[in-house]
Amino acid sequence: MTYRKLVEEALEMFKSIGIEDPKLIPSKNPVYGELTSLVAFDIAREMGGDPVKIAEEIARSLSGYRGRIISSIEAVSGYINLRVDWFKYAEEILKTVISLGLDYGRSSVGSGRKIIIEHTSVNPNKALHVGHARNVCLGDTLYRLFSFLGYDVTVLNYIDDSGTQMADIILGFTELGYPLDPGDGSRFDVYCGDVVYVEVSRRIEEDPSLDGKRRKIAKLIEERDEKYYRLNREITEKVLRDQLKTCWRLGARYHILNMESDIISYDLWSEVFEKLVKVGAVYRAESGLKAGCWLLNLSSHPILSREGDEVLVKSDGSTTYVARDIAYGAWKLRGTSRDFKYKVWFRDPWGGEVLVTDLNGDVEKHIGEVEKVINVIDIRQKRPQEIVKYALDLLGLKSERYIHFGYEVVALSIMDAIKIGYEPEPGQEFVHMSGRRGLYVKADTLIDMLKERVKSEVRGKHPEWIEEKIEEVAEKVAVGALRYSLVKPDTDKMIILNTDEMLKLEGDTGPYLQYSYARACRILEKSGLEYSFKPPVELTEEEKQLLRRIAYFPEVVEEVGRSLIIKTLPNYAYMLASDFSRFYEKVPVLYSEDVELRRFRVAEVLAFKIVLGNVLNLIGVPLVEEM
RNA sequence: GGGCCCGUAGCUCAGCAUGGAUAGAGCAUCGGCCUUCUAAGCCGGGGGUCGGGGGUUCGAGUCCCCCCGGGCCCGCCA
Repeated sequence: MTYRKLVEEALEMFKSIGIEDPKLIPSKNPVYGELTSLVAFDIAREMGGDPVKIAEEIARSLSGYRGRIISSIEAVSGYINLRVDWFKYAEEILKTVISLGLDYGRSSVGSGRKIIIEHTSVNPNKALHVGHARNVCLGDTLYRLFSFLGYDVTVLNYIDDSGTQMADIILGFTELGYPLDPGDGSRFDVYCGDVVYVEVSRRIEEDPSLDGKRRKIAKLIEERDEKYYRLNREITEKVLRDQLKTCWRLGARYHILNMESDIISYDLWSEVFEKLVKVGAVYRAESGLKAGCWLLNLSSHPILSREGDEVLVKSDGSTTYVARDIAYGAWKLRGTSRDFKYKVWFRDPWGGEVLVTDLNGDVEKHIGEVEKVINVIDIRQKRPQEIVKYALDLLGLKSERYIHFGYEVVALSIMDAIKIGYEPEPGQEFVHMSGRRGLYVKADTLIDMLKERVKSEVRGKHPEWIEEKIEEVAEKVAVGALRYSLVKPDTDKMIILNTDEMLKLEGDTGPYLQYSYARACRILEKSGLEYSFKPPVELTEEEKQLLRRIAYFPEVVEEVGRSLIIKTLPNYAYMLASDFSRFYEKVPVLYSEDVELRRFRVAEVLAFKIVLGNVLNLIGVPLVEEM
């Protein structure tokens, strides 16, 4: 790695004069060189004195140091700036990147270690909307990231096939006359969500007697009543197959689909419950509103205690969602003696096996001890997730490994809400999506809209292209645009979906990244790939900036692995692409007069293509060689 | 009432985790650049009390406290 090599050299240099931690940062401005040490300020604080003088003194005592890449040391008002010999540094960077190729930035920090990532987990009664897509894109990016860091990652998708939402649509099919076949060829998940679920929800609101029927159905499903359980499973699988089409379209991969009904069937709960009783974490309420319920004692929790204890087992003996999630969480941390059995349901588009839990399954898969369990669940579930974590701790499991990766929801801009029939309150700026009320924009709908927009752009630009090629490119650009826009914002910030805004393909967008990638591809294609690592005597600022950014990539990857601040990746990708755009405008490659120079610049373009490709792979923005 | 999150340019947001040199982008707006490697691009202009106030520090958009504004969560739902 390259920036890191520079840092290592600098560390060694400082060490030679007895400074162990020189507090190195990449210089904020190229005029200050490549690396800056802030150590003079620290020394001034600890031992007194003037940081300006201390820095000068340090620079002086380092002046005799003969580095390989570092060429000069200069103290400026307390900062110690290190410059490099670009002739050597540039060669080093290009050699490293081009020889490692797809592995540049890859790390072995995770080798031999395991991680579970659970994401998506959409109730199997509807098609995915854009809010779900945010979950999918974040979760899948985590999967790609940790795989790149060398971890053995297992991706789970939790299928809640036994909640009231399923009972809603079953009620529609069995009692309210909705046919199982939509009849108009529409996708089954879309039909269930857009038609059956929305209409049944409305009818239940109008006719409260239906609520009782729904409850009865929910119970029948949970008790594995022959007719209802089978119908439920059939619908679940049908919807799930369609949902996965959307997920795959977004480029997301899964290894295991965990059916909630199977978590119940395997009775993971009873074992967990016994343990909770044994450690005195739960108790049965004998009186009051919650008489007959088993509750988790939260009284010693610093914050959760203020909101009272949590019901785990209802007075009718059934478990709550939190209880089932505790059981499931315990399973993830190997806190249960039982394990699931699976069947191979099918293969994903990349040829990977997708397992689904199955009581009579013939596949055994033991994930083993994991270093982390990352659960991608929207922020509204923060409290229940804290309760689950707390319970896992009480069970004696390594609950610090259980991570709730929370993110804010996607809401509809008022404009978009009005388009689908919503009547806004005065002053209202957004509307929360609601499956029940039909207030949402489906992920596929948005991708299709983007795709149409892209198609018209491509047609205008490449009138000679055949339809298949236009189709292929448009799909990739549309998916790239959506993935980028969902992964780029801070996870703590709500995304207010504005489809008009979203359809713009300029500026800080996925297509911009794909475009700069495509431009690089064209140069390389025409270059005959004749490149060399021998730099010219003088590099342009644009070249230095591009190389500097390229050299920093491995730091970004590891940093995100530590911080889980995913947006750092798209931010980096955008800055890298911007650096390349400026390079592209100012620095002729194929038209450079000197053959050696041309070859060197081809290497620069190749290195850029590799790094941008690698980071786009991490965030799941498809690579496009021509657009 | 309790807990958590957000507030940076007209709009959307980076920068905050790990405090450092003149606060950066995109959109919008105004003005330039295509007979040269893809103009989905590049360059330039205008536009900022970093919500407000205190504090810590040589140094605060970044850390701490208080306040204001907005959002979310507190069910025998999931």
